[in-house]
Amino acid sequence: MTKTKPPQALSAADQKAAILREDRRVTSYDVAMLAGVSQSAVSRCFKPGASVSKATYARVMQAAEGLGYIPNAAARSLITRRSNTVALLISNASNLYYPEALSELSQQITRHGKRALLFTMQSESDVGEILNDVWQYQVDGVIAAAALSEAQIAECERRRVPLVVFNRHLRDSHVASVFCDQYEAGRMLAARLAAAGHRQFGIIAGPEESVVASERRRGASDKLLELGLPAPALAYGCFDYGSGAHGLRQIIAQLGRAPDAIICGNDVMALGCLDHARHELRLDVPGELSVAGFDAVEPSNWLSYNLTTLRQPIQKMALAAADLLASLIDAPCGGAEKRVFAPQLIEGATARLTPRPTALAA
Amino acid sequence: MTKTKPPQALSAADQKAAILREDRRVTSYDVAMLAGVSQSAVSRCFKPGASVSKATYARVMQAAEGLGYIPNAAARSLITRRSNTVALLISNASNLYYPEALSELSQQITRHGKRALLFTMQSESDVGEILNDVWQYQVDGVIAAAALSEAQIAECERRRVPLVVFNRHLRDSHVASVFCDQYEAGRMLAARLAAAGHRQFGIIAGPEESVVASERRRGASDKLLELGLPAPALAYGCFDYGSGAHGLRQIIAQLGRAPDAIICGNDVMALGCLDHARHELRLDVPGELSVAGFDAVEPSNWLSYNLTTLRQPIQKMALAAADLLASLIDAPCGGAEKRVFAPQLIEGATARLTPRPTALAA
DNA sequence: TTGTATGCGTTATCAT
DNA sequence: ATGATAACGCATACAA
Repeated sequence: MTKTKPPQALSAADQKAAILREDRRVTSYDVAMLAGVSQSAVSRCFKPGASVSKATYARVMQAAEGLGYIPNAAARSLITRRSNTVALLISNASNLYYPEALSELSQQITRHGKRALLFTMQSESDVGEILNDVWQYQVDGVIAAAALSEAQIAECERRRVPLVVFNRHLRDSHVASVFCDQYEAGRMLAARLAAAGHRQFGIIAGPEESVVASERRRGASDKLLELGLPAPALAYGCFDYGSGAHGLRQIIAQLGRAPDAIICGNDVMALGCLDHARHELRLDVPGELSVAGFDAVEPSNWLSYNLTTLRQPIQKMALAAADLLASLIDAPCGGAEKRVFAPQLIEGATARLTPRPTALAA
Repeated sequence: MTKTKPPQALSAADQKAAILREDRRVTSYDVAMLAGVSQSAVSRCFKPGASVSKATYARVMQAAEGLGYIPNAAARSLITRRSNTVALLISNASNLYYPEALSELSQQITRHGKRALLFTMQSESDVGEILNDVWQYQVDGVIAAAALSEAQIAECERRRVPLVVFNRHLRDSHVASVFCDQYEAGRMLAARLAAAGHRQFGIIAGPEESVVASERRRGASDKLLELGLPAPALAYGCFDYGSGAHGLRQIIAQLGRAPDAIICGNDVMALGCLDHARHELRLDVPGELSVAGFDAVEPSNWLSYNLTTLRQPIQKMALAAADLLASLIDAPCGGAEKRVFAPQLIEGATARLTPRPTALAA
């Protein structure tokens, strides 16, 4: 009969027996047994910077390799209180801009040795229900590309889950956040277009419940008001291509004619507006009508468009968000740092950005 | 002195003490204490379909509510061997097509009560390293929008992690998968264009390491060969906009003139090719040159383009993938079901799809 | 450096 | 229907 520990047992046989016979997954105990060390020794081998002798490390690693052992994150997180997981809250991608953000954020989160757990939602108003799902996963932190209410932010704090708000400026609350100043961006675009001599504006704003959309709209409106220009014609869309054409028609109906310039709440609507103007209304853009958007999504740069738009430095923002969250995770005491990025004007060729030569000059 | 359990103690005080005093997170024990039941009773209340009396259920839930208790998924998964998590392997989104797939897949995974853990990679060849990360998270399953090697598939099996391959047809292996037949799609497109009288073709294929890209290319090439048409001029791109222009230039250089039709490995390259042809080479598309792509990404449908392309039913595919994985998770015995979807031709207006009126007809 | 023993928070098994 | 108790797989304090 084989005793429990025959000194010269075939380790290969042991291993095969352990792994093949049972349905069980291999644990650190299995590795320990095979390597002839204690379970804690195995554990230490997988903890960077733990004190293990070279010899045991080698034997443990060999055994682990042989068994295909990988530490169980669930068990580990139970004791370390770290899941190496970050919740990524993001509203659905009809925007064509979120995919880029999503990809960048995922990338950056990975750089910090964590993985993104994806929580997509149809509308930003679904955040509430989503959050309840988030908690049980014991994420180390949350990056929210959505507007949270004060109560929701408070709950994050209460649960001691670090939170970084991405691309949303929650003015009054002191939560960590990374964003472009959309209000300022709206002002900037309006100012630039006004300086070029445009007087009658149209604005195709994004959905009313979107903070980004309303900031952009407010910024533009306020600036135009300050400059003493006529009130802009206003239409609302839902950030999609079709909204651009629809918004343009509404604005023309309101004014009885095409405006001098149209500011769209994002690029996709701007492209829709542009195409409708050019291909269906036969308007000369930018000769008769200037069109501008926000985001500098990839297609805005294509030869057929070359859209005038404001770029957000998404990559830098994603980097900042991940870094900020990581620092918050490491030192939960950290204050509510806000990192503001400046949008960059892409001049493009769909808006006239210099004054027309005047008749006087002739 | 207060005893351990004073019958008429202030439950509110107890609760505050428990939650405020310590840094600890609230556990089912806390809830049990507050509700005056055993911990296992609490556990049962959070398990759908367990046998609990209405009375205790109510008291437990009230206590849980008061404490903000949420079951800890890590602890749960340790014993249930379910993390309610699915790994989503996806190569980076320069493709402009993956974002849609990603969003849909996430959506559908959620429908099954699970969440997507995101593993993005720069290139499909990174799958190997990524997989090692995947295992430790104890995911319930894997959806891979990338090509896996036989060894990698075998490892999934060995670890008993259900796997569904998305949008990749691994011909020889019997792994569960959901895909369009890209080879057939390539043939279909080539056949249709050839029937319209195009003779000299150019192909701007996607990256050589992409299975999808090479299937499309092979399909088109094979069909042209079968039809006895001249060998197509071939260029390779990396699925991005710039590759379209670059590929077109290469092909023209090879042939000494523009081909009759160009088949591009995806829409983004097709749009790049189209724009280059129209705006820089001043070619009439589809008068002098037909251009077609694959995927029917959103911009392909915009007024400026109206691209001839083949649509993949991504939503249906995502639904199928999630369902398939879910069934595999519930019944690991399941065979390697494959679900093939047919691409749908979007006729568009960038390729001539009917024969030219012949001189004879005049 | 190494091994022993304990606990993380839950579910599951078994009595009652 | 309910409560005691034993896992689940790992990390850590402590003793050696």
